[in-house]
Amino acid sequence: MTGNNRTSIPPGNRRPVQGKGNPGTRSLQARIQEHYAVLPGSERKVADLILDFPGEVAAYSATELAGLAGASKAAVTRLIRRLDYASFEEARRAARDAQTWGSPVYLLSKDADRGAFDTRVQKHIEQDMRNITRTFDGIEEDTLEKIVDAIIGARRVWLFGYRNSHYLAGYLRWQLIQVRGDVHLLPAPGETLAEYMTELRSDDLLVVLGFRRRIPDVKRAMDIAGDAGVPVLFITDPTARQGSGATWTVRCEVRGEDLFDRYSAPMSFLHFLSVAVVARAGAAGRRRLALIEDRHEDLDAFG
Amino acid sequence: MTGNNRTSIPPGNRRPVQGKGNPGTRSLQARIQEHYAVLPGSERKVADLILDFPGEVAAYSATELAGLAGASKAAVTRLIRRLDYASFEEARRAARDAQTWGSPVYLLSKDADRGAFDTRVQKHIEQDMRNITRTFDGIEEDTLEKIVDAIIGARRVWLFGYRNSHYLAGYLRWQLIQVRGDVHLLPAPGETLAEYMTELRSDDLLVVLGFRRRIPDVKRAMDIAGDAGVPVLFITDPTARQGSGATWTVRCEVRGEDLFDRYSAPMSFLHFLSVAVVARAGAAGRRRLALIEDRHEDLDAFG
DNA sequence: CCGTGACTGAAATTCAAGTTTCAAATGTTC
DNA sequence: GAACATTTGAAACTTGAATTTCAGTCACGG
Repeated sequence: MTGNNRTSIPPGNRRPVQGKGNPGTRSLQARIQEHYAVLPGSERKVADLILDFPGEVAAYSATELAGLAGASKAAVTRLIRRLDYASFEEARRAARDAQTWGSPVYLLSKDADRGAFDTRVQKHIEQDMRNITRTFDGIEEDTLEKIVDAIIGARRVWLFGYRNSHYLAGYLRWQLIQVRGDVHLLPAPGETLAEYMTELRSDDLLVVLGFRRRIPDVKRAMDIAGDAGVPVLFITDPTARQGSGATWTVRCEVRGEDLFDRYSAPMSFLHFLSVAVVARAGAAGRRRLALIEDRHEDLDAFG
Repeated sequence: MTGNNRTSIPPGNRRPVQGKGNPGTRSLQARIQEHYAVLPGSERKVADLILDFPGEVAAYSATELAGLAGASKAAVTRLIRRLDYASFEEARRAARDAQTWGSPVYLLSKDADRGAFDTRVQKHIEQDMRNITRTFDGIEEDTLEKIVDAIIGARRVWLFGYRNSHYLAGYLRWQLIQVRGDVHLLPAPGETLAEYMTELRSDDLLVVLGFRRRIPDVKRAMDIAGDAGVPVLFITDPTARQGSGATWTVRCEVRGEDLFDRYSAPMSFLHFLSVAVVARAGAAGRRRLALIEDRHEDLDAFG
């Protein structure tokens, strides 16, 4: 951050940005541009900084801005007063609210558009993006590597889930069986669980997809597996209390503003995990993929 | 800093998800997720707020966060301490600096492996974001409304898909049956398709999930349905040629740089569609939801 | 050159945000 | 139900950021 006069607006040539007339509704940037031509040096340094990074002002204190601009705290305060803010805090808040689309002006205009399809789509996409990003924020590389090792090295992999989680478990199974065998989806249609529970061994791996709302069988199965010394990967959402005794717990964000939880983030994570498993499977995995391809041809599966 | 001993974390009961060991490098979100399960109510409210708006924390004061979360300033401070920050200011600054990839702490904490993993994650997230955005670029409001109407108005809805598509079809069915009955997933385990093909009527709806690689039965089923005058919604990927005679075709982006296709975007679309169906279902849908809840209680489904 | 006004930042001061304390309420265990 | 632990937020307290003051410097006009 140079703090020097990087913004080369010629003072005499500049036309002031047209104000809306009510200072309370004009943005910080607009106000700076309106006064820019008459700003003394020190204040101009601060103004330049703000103009260079308009989206970030609210996250900095006046003291920090002063330092970054190579000016004094007093200069910051003076600039703020010149721009018709009562205090730095008022300016910071206004900048933040404008940035987060929470400003009163924005909300007024948004109300009119609220029913618009595009807004709905945008809001929806943002929620998915947020959930995906937040999910991966919580993924640690070491843990993922261990999970991948466990998937590759397990004698058998049991995928387990109910309701929505069942379809996610099924999807994950379908990825894993591309590169390894002995991957089973539970519960199987028309069957009861106990038979499988007797089979679990400590060289197996139980992968539990357990997004809310969870039925009690989920915890029971994990407890039984834990008692049998079976490693358990619990893929869940942040509302799950602890890891229910699981060896590893991965929390995927599913929350949104709708009645239903949203599963783009879990799907995203499962894909990421699957790709890591494929990579780890190496030559053995590639052989299996080739063999599957052969069998597809034998069975004329794709016409 | 004597701390508040009464809010100390119970030592034996907590199982950390993953310990990186160096608190300074873990994000605010990661820290919250690590402690989430044991957060008492008030702190959890604050944590939820932060998790909901991770990019914006730095622009808010602790007092503002407390108000927004419906908690006290003390709860904010306690949460911050629990997360191993010396002060709110430290947390705020860390959150802010984490937003900018050039922050010194972030750069210092990066080693070669960590950088590669983060790059992998970032690349992965970008691909999902791109696919989701592109998918919705292709969704027309009119078409979606017609699809929603068809789902609500059909005598029966048949969800149909193989391989990965089968699990997506299963997921969609699970959303739809929350607000309407007579929703069926095909193929059913251990059955053949022809029996169902004889049943299709023009007041039914066939929803075909047909992502690549498609087996010939997909096209055959759609042809048969078309011949029977059954409306067909074909949810597929851009490689599908035309709509195979379907009434409506929705193309979701699944392509990425990995061996496997990625399904966050289809999942995102299915969620969006499900939410629209719920909204359209109105009072009848709500009655069904309430009835399902009653039956859950009768069956003690959630313990 | 002198007088005046503007600019400037360090230092003094103010103030409110953040932290800690405390006692009441709530939760847990026996 | 009793004993103990935990949670909670209002109030008291602390702290440091923001504001104001002050004196030195600079610029400009007569």
